[in-house]
Amino acid sequence: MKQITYDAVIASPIGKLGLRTQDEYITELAWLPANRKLIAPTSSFTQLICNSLTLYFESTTRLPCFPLQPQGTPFQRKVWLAMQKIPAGQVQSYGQLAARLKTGSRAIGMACRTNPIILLIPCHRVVSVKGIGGYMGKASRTNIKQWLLQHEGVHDY
DNA sequence: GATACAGGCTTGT
DNA sequence: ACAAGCCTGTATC
Repeated sequence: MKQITYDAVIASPIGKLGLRTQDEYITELAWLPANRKLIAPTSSFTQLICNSLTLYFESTTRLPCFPLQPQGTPFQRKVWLAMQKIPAGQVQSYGQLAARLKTGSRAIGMACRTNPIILLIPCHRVVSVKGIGGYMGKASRTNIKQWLLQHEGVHDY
Protein backbone atom coordinates (compact mmCIF):
# COMPACT_ATOMS: atom_id res chain seq x y z
CA MET A 1 0.00 0.00 0.00
CA LYS A 2 1.16 3.38 -0.91
CA GLN A 3 2.14 5.69 1.84
CA ILE A 4 1.40 9.30 1.16
CA THR A 5 3.90 11.70 2.52
CA TYR A 6 2.98 15.25 3.23
CA ASP A 7 5.19 18.28 3.28
CA ALA A 8 3.77 19.09 6.66
CA VAL A 9 1.32 17.64 9.13
CA ILE A 10 0.00 19.92 11.81
CA ALA A 11 -2.41 19.53 14.69
CA SER A 12 -5.59 21.57 14.84
CA PRO A 13 -8.77 21.71 16.91
CA ILE A 14 -10.52 19.59 14.30
CA GLY A 15 -7.80 17.00 13.91
CA LYS A 16 -4.58 16.68 12.03
CA LEU A 17 -4.07 18.29 8.69
CA GLY A 18 -1.77 17.12 5.97
CA LEU A 19 -0.36 19.70 3.63
CA ARG A 20 1.16 18.98 0.28
CA THR A 21 2.64 21.54 -2.03
CA GLN A 22 4.28 21.68 -5.39
CA ASP A 23 6.54 24.57 -6.10
CA GLU A 24 4.66 27.55 -4.72
CA TYR A 25 1.25 25.96 -5.00
CA ILE A 26 -0.88 24.00 -2.61
CA THR A 27 -2.02 20.75 -4.12
CA GLU A 28 -3.59 19.17 -1.08
CA LEU A 29 -4.77 19.92 2.41
CA ALA A 30 -6.42 16.89 3.88
CA TRP A 31 -7.94 15.89 7.16
CA LEU A 32 -5.98 13.05 8.72
CA PRO A 33 -6.67 10.50 11.43
CA ALA A 34 -5.27 11.32 14.82
CA ASN A 35 -2.59 8.65 14.69
CA ARG A 36 -0.66 10.49 12.04
CA LYS A 37 2.76 11.67 12.96
CA LEU A 38 3.30 15.37 12.93
CA ILE A 39 5.70 16.78 10.39
CA ALA A 40 7.17 20.20 10.83
CA PRO A 41 7.13 22.40 7.76
CA THR A 42 10.52 22.75 6.17
CA SER A 43 10.29 25.30 3.43
CA SER A 44 9.37 28.91 4.10
CA PHE A 45 6.32 28.51 1.94
CA THR A 46 4.85 25.62 3.89
CA GLN A 47 5.84 27.36 7.07
CA LEU A 48 3.85 30.39 6.07
CA ILE A 49 0.81 28.31 5.34
CA CYS A 50 1.03 26.47 8.64
CA ASN A 51 1.33 29.72 10.49
CA SER A 52 -1.75 31.06 8.79
CA LEU A 53 -3.69 27.93 9.57
CA THR A 54 -2.71 28.03 13.20
CA LEU A 55 -3.66 31.66 13.38
CA TYR A 56 -6.96 30.92 11.75
CA PHE A 57 -7.76 28.27 14.32
CA GLU A 58 -6.65 30.25 17.34
CA SER A 59 -8.25 33.55 16.46
CA THR A 60 -10.95 34.96 14.28
CA THR A 61 -8.49 35.71 11.54
CA ARG A 62 -9.71 34.53 8.22
CA LEU A 63 -7.55 32.53 5.92
CA PRO A 64 -5.58 34.40 3.30
CA CYS A 65 -5.75 33.28 -0.30
CA PHE A 66 -2.99 30.94 -1.29
CA PRO A 67 -2.28 29.81 -4.81
CA LEU A 68 -4.04 26.50 -5.20
CA GLN A 69 -3.56 23.80 -7.74
CA PRO A 70 -6.07 21.08 -7.03
CA GLN A 71 -6.17 18.00 -9.20
CA GLY A 72 -9.60 17.19 -10.55
CA THR A 73 -11.96 17.17 -13.46
CA PRO A 74 -12.76 20.47 -15.20
CA PHE A 75 -16.16 20.41 -13.61
CA GLN A 76 -14.75 19.99 -10.13
CA ARG A 77 -12.33 22.83 -10.59
CA LYS A 78 -15.17 25.03 -11.72
CA VAL A 79 -17.11 24.26 -8.57
CA TRP A 80 -14.09 24.71 -6.33
CA LEU A 81 -13.41 28.07 -7.87
CA ALA A 82 -16.97 29.15 -7.22
CA MET A 83 -16.75 28.00 -3.62
CA GLN A 84 -13.71 30.09 -2.96
CA LYS A 85 -15.81 33.12 -3.72
CA ILE A 86 -18.06 32.50 -0.74
CA PRO A 87 -17.03 35.05 1.88
CA ALA A 88 -16.14 33.84 5.36
CA GLY A 89 -19.02 33.88 7.77
CA GLN A 90 -21.51 33.17 5.03
CA VAL A 91 -22.98 30.00 3.69
CA GLN A 92 -24.52 29.04 0.41
CA SER A 93 -26.78 26.14 -0.37
CA TYR A 94 -25.93 23.43 -2.83
CA GLY A 95 -28.89 24.51 -4.87
CA GLN A 96 -27.81 28.14 -5.13
CA LEU A 97 -24.35 27.15 -6.17
CA ALA A 98 -25.77 24.67 -8.66
CA ALA A 99 -28.02 27.30 -10.18
CA ARG A 100 -25.11 29.67 -10.61
CA LEU A 101 -23.07 27.03 -12.35
CA LYS A 102 -26.02 25.69 -14.29
CA THR A 103 -25.70 22.24 -12.85
CA GLY A 104 -27.40 20.01 -10.28
CA SER A 105 -27.14 20.24 -6.54
CA ARG A 106 -26.00 16.70 -6.14
CA ALA A 107 -23.20 17.29 -8.58
CA ILE A 108 -22.06 20.10 -6.30
CA GLY A 109 -22.02 17.65 -3.44
CA MET A 110 -19.77 15.34 -5.38
CA ALA A 111 -17.31 18.11 -6.04
CA CYS A 112 -17.33 19.08 -2.38
CA ARG A 113 -16.76 15.54 -1.36
CA THR A 114 -13.67 15.16 -3.48
CA ASN A 115 -12.31 18.50 -2.44
CA PRO A 116 -8.57 17.97 -2.02
CA ILE A 117 -7.93 21.24 -0.22
CA ILE A 118 -10.23 21.60 2.74
CA LEU A 119 -10.54 24.98 4.44
CA LEU A 120 -8.93 26.84 1.56
CA ILE A 121 -11.64 25.54 -0.69
CA PRO A 122 -14.43 26.17 1.79
CA CYS A 123 -16.64 23.20 1.22
CA HIS A 124 -17.81 23.65 4.81
CA ARG A 125 -19.57 26.85 3.78
CA VAL A 126 -21.82 24.94 1.45
CA VAL A 127 -24.81 23.59 3.29
CA SER A 128 -28.07 21.91 2.52
CA VAL A 129 -31.14 24.09 2.29
CA LYS A 130 -32.50 22.28 5.33
CA GLY A 131 -29.72 21.34 7.67
CA ILE A 132 -26.00 21.29 7.50
CA GLY A 133 -25.60 18.61 4.89
CA GLY A 134 -22.81 16.10 4.98
CA TYR A 135 -19.08 16.39 5.10
CA MET A 136 -16.47 14.29 3.37
CA GLY A 137 -18.86 11.45 2.86
CA LYS A 138 -19.37 10.70 6.51
CA ALA A 139 -22.07 11.94 8.80
CA SER A 140 -19.64 11.63 11.69
CA ARG A 141 -17.56 14.39 10.21
CA THR A 142 -20.28 16.98 10.14
CA ASN A 143 -19.14 18.05 13.57
CA ILE A 144 -15.99 19.31 11.89
CA LYS A 145 -18.13 21.28 9.51
CA GLN A 146 -20.12 22.66 12.41
CA TRP A 147 -17.01 23.65 14.27
CA LEU A 148 -15.67 25.52 11.27
CA LEU A 149 -18.91 27.32 10.59
CA GLN A 150 -19.27 28.33 14.19
CA HIS A 151 -15.71 29.48 14.23
CA GLU A 152 -16.50 31.73 11.31
CA GLY A 153 -19.56 33.13 13.01
CA VAL A 154 -22.36 30.98 11.65
CA HIS A 155 -24.43 29.63 14.51
CA ASP A 156 -27.47 28.32 12.73
CA TYR A 157 -26.27 24.77 12.56
C1' DG B 1 -45.09 18.21 10.19
C1' DA B 2 -43.19 13.96 8.36
C1' DT B 3 -42.21 10.58 4.73
C1' DA B 4 -42.01 9.16 -0.19
C1' DC B 5 -40.89 9.76 -4.84
C1' DA B 6 -38.92 11.53 -8.71
C1' DG B 7 -35.94 14.73 -11.16
C1' DG B 8 -31.37 16.36 -12.54
C1' DC B 9 -26.04 16.10 -12.81
C1' DT B 10 -21.42 14.02 -12.21
C1' DT B 11 -18.37 10.22 -10.99
C1' DG B 12 -16.61 5.50 -10.25
C1' DT B 13 -17.50 0.54 -11.35
C1' DA C 1 -24.78 1.20 -18.77
C1' DC C 2 -25.65 1.38 -13.92
C1' DA C 3 -25.68 2.75 -9.35
C1' DA C 4 -24.84 6.08 -5.96
C1' DG C 5 -23.80 10.69 -3.93
C1' DC C 6 -22.42 16.56 1.41
C1' DC C 7 -29.60 17.60 -2.86
C1' DT C 8 -34.38 19.70 -3.79
C1' DG C 9 -38.89 20.32 -4.89
C1' DT C 10 -43.54 18.33 -5.04
C1' DA C 11 -46.91 15.01 -3.68
C1' DT C 12 -49.17 12.43 -0.17
C1' DC C 13 -50.19 10.90 4.40
